[in-house]
Parts: sequence; C-alpha cells; structure tokens
Amino acid sequence: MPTLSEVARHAGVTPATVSNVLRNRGRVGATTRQRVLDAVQALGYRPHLAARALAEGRAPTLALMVSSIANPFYPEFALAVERAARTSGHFVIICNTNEDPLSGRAYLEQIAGTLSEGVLVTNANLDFADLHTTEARGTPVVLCMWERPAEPPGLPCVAVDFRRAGELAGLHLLELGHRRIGAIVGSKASGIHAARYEGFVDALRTAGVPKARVKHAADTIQGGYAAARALLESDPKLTAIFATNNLPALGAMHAAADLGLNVPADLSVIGITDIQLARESRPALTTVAVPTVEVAELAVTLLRELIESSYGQQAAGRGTARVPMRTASSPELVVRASTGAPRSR
Amino acid sequence: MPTLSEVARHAGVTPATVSNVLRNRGRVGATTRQRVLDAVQALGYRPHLAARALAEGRAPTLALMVSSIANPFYPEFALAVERAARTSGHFVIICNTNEDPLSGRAYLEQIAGTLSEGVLVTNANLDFADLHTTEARGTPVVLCMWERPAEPPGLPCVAVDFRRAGELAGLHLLELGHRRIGAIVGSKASGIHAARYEGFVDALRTAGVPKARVKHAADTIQGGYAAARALLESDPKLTAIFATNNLPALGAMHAAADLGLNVPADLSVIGITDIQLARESRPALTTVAVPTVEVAELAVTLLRELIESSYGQQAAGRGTARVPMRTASSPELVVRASTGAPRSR
DNA sequence: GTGAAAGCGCTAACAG
DNA sequence: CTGTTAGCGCTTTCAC
Repeated sequence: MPTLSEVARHAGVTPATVSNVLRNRGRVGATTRQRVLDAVQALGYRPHLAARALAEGRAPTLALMVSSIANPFYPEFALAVERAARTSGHFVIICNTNEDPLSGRAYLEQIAGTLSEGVLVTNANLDFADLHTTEARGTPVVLCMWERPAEPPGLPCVAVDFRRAGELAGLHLLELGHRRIGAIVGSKASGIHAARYEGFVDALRTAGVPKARVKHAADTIQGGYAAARALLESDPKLTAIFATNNLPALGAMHAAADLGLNVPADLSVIGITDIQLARESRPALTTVAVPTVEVAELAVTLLRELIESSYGQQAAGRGTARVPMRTASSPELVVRASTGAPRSR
Repeated sequence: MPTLSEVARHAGVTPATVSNVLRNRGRVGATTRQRVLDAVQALGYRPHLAARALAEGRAPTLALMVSSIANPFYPEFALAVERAARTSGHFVIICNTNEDPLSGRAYLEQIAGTLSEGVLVTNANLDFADLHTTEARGTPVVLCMWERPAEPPGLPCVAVDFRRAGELAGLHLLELGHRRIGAIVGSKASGIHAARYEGFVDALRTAGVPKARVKHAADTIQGGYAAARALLESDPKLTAIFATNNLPALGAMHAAADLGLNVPADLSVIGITDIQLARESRPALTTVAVPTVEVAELAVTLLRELIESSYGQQAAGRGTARVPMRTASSPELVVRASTGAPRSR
C-alpha cells in the first residue's frame, strides 16, 4: 500500500503538502494541488486510518455496547447507530457484552480511548462504575435509551419518555372500553420498565379504573407467555393485557391462542417499542413506538459534541458542567390488529 | 492516559522492557518484570491500540460486511461472528452496505488494510470485483456462506451445503407422504437460493414425485405470503410448501391462515435456516438448520490464517496458491410443528 | 504557498 | 537480561 510520502515523492512535494491537500488544510497552490491529486490517483493511495488516528490522537471509531441479540430490538437499533455514525464519519465497533458486566468492562478497558473515541451504551447490563471510569479517563459515553427524562442519570444520555409510552398504551386500552386489564412488566432487576409501567398505572388511576393485576416476566416471548397464562388463570375476566415490551406482548398473544382466546375479540394485547416482529405477527401487534432512528441520531450527535469538546477543554471545569441530556420525540401509538373493544362476556 | 514510556520511567526501565513484559516477548528478569507490572498497575496503564496497530503494521479489527437488517438472520450471524472474533482477540467493525454495492465499496476503500486487517462477507450485495481488489491489496477476504461446496468461488470461503439442506427439506416432506408440493424460491437475481432449490428438486425427482410448482419471491415475509397465495390459488390441492428461506416460509403460514387453511393439517410448511423467529412462530416452523455459529467460527479462523500467512509471505506464489475453502457441517432437519402428514382431501 | 522537523505511542531488531 | 535506535504513516507547528 502506497504511503503519504510515496505520493509526495511522486508529486515532487513533501508529505506535509500532500497532507494539506488531502484534508483541505493550509493553503496549497492550485497547480500543486492538482499534481498531488494526480499522484494520489496514479498510486491508488488510501490514507492509513490507524496511522492517522495515532497522529491525530483520535480514532474514527465508536464503540457500541449491546447486551444480547435475543431481543431483536437491539440489532435494529445497532443498525440505526451504524447509519448515523457513518454519516458523521465514524465506524462502529460492535461490543456484545452478552449480558455479562465483566465482558463489558473488558471491552471498555481495551478500546475506550485507545481505538474508539466514544462509547454508546444500549441497555447492555454494564456496571455504571465502569462507564464513569471510562468517562473520567476522557472517553465520552452516551446512554442511548434513558427511560425517565425527569431524572437524569449521572451520564450524558438520550432520553425517551417511556412513562408517556406506558400512558399511551393505557389510554388506548381505556378508550377502547377496557376496564379489566392485566400488565406484564419486564424483569424488575433492570428496573428498565418501571417508567413504562408507571405511565400505564397513571392512565388507569386518572380514569378511575381499578389497578391492573401485574406479573413480572423476563423480556422474552416465553416470559410473556408464562406471565399471560398466569394472569389469565388468576383472572379469566381480563379483557386486555398491557406488556412493557414487545416480546412479552407477543408471548401473551401466543398464550391467548393456546387458551382458545381470540385476539383481539376476547383479549386485546398491546406492547411498547415497535420491532419488525410486531408488524409481522398475526395478528399484527398494536404497540407504542419509540423513535429508534431518532434516538440513534441524537446519541451519535451528542457523542460527537462531547468528543469535540473533550478535545477542546482538557478536562476544564469538569465538576461544574451539567450532564447533557437530549430528549427524543414522544412515543406514538401504532394501532394494529391486536387491540379492539372488549367483547362483553 | 499514561503511556508506555511513563510506565517505563515509573519503573526505572526503558519502554522496550515494558513492551517486552507486556507481550511476554524477549527475556525479562523476574524482579524487573514485577517492577514493571507494579508500575502498570499504579498508573492504570492501558495499551493504545491504534499506536500498537501502527507499530505492528496490523490492526486488531475485522470488518464484517452485512447487507441489511430486514432479515433477522444477519444480526444473528453478526453476533456469532463477534463472539468468534473476540476469542481470537479481534474487534469487529460492522459495515452495513444497506444492499448498496457502492456503500460496500466505500467501506472497503476506507478500512480494509488501514483499520481492519481482514474482511468477512455475508451475503452483502457487494461487487465481487471490489473484494478482489481489496484482496489484491493484501487484505484477506472470507465469504461466509458460500452455497455450493462443489463450485468454489474465486475467494476464500466457508461453504455450507445448501443443496443438501434443500434435499433434506424435500425428503422430510416426502416421508410425511406429501406428493403435491409447492416451492417458494428466493429472488432469482442473487441466485443464492439456487442450490437449495436444486437439492429439493433432486429429492422429488429421485422419489419420482412430480415437480413442484415454483414461485419466486423476495426474501421477506410479505414475499412469501404473496407467493404462497399465488401457489395455492393456482393449485388448491397443494399439501405442502417448501421455502428456500425462513421469512418466506413464515409468510406462507400467514397466507395459509388467511385462506382458512390449518398448518400443518391442511398445509405443511418448511423452510431453510433456523432463525429465532422460526422457533417462536405459531405453529413453530419446521426448518433445516444451518450451523451458523460454526460457520462464524470457521470463517474467523480461516481469516486469521490468511492474515497470518499474508504477513509471512509477502505476496509470494500468489498465482499458484489454491483458494482455501472450509466446509461447515451438514445442515440438519429440525422438525417442529408446521409439518405433518397430508390430510387426504 | 511549501518544506523541514518533531512527534503521536508503540514495536522490533540489534547491541551491549 | 536490558537499553539503544529506528521507524510505523500521518499530522502539525513553524520557518522560509
């Protein structure tokens, strides 16, 4: 592979000049510039990104921490991030923590600041302390789906109003006339579904509808299946089920089918987030969509800004700076086929 | 961030020595080694990967080219690759071509050899010429799912016997007693489903069963849906449908449902590859699984070997070297609930 | 406008 | 065993 100096030699100039024309830095005469460009063409020169990274003190890559692939939401989000990163000139290294905080830490230890100049975090089951450490070391970190805009975390983030999402789901069910509703809430441990559930509960309370039965479940189809069965067995009169996520909602639909219940005639089902699967299930799942692509874009933009400013002011005024937060636009109800008016029974 | 020389100074040795203990290169006295290790600890030193990449002339990253996310198979495979790469000490940069060869080329232009020392290619709709170019430039390329072991492509690859997969699907249907079978074959353009279909046809022919009706379809649920409807309308007596991929198979199940057909009582459906979706559809899809994880591992291993040898023999004997190919173990039938004996009608 | 020179952080011979 | 000496390929002041 040809190097910068080879190009320089070929063009009869010095490496500095070549570098200048390539990056539109400094002033270069029109004819010299052309000569350099020709040489680049002739030799098929391509800048060595690792070398450039070293010289510039910054690598053109971002690390994206994801927890697993079991939930199709993450790959979908990952691709959205890749697109956003690409338009900002970054490459993305995909770091699968596989739900293991240690694995996540190992990734951060290795590449944060040494191979990637920023870190994006999806719900990756990471140790927050590790994230603070990498931030303290000078590598910006952005959380991608912070669930409660009202309570900023200690790290920069893109917030999504998941409380509102839960509320919208609740309102939809109420409007349809449901009064006896069950709820499937994602695993308590991660606490990530708390806001969604809160919003849902608020909607019911405001409407004066009795609180729903709740069942916690793993964020999987199976988890939702089991939870829905339990819910329906303990209260066969339920006319609707709200799930804080799509996979459990899908599981609930399966459970309904196995119990001989028709969705939505006998049982309405609604979820949150809008993955491809939701569009393609039978019946298609009604859900509250969160603006995934927008979140990815906001996150990448925010990360870039943090990166930029971290190069500017070397840890200046760190203590006083407020932790930045961007809020994505509001979730939106997507009505499909899994919800309808309750059949009187 | 502390540097190697800072560690060296702290430990009262030279950078070279630190480097040696860190990489277990050269001989270092036990006490010196300990002193260095202590300094590393004390300073919280972490090697700068970009700098190392430049010095070594090789980056610890692999590029994974994928075409899209519409088909959940790719993300699933991508994660398998990440796992395999990780155990071989590599990071993976995810390159989404988005079905656009130009986008793929841009990726290759930029990072092949300059930021990543190897390229893994899934069915990414790339221009083969671009791949050959990057290979000629000295960056090894490995194709991840070559479909016909009998006809090596011009590039190193991991082959999967998709012909056999099609055959297994056909045999399964035949064994169940089906004689009137429809086939949904993935888009002709990519030609990627040809082998699967061949195997299927061979199975029928060998059994003396009349050739099936064929319908081409996009590799999506919708595509399969439309194809299945067309198939069933043109021949309502079909008792089974074979699809060369999972998404169309799922679509066929939906079509059956809409036509009032019960799967598998009225219509059996079988697909190829085994994505998560297949396990969770209702009824669960019978399919022929290909060893995804194994393919990922073989691909990474092969790529590593190519990388290693490319550093050894600087383009030596390039012309004569045979293009290496690894073959993954045979596809296997996974019987689930979407296939059964044909109901006599 | 262009060149000279220093250096990013690390590795890799080769000396001692 | 450890230190010296060169770079890897590129960027970036700062002179000229």
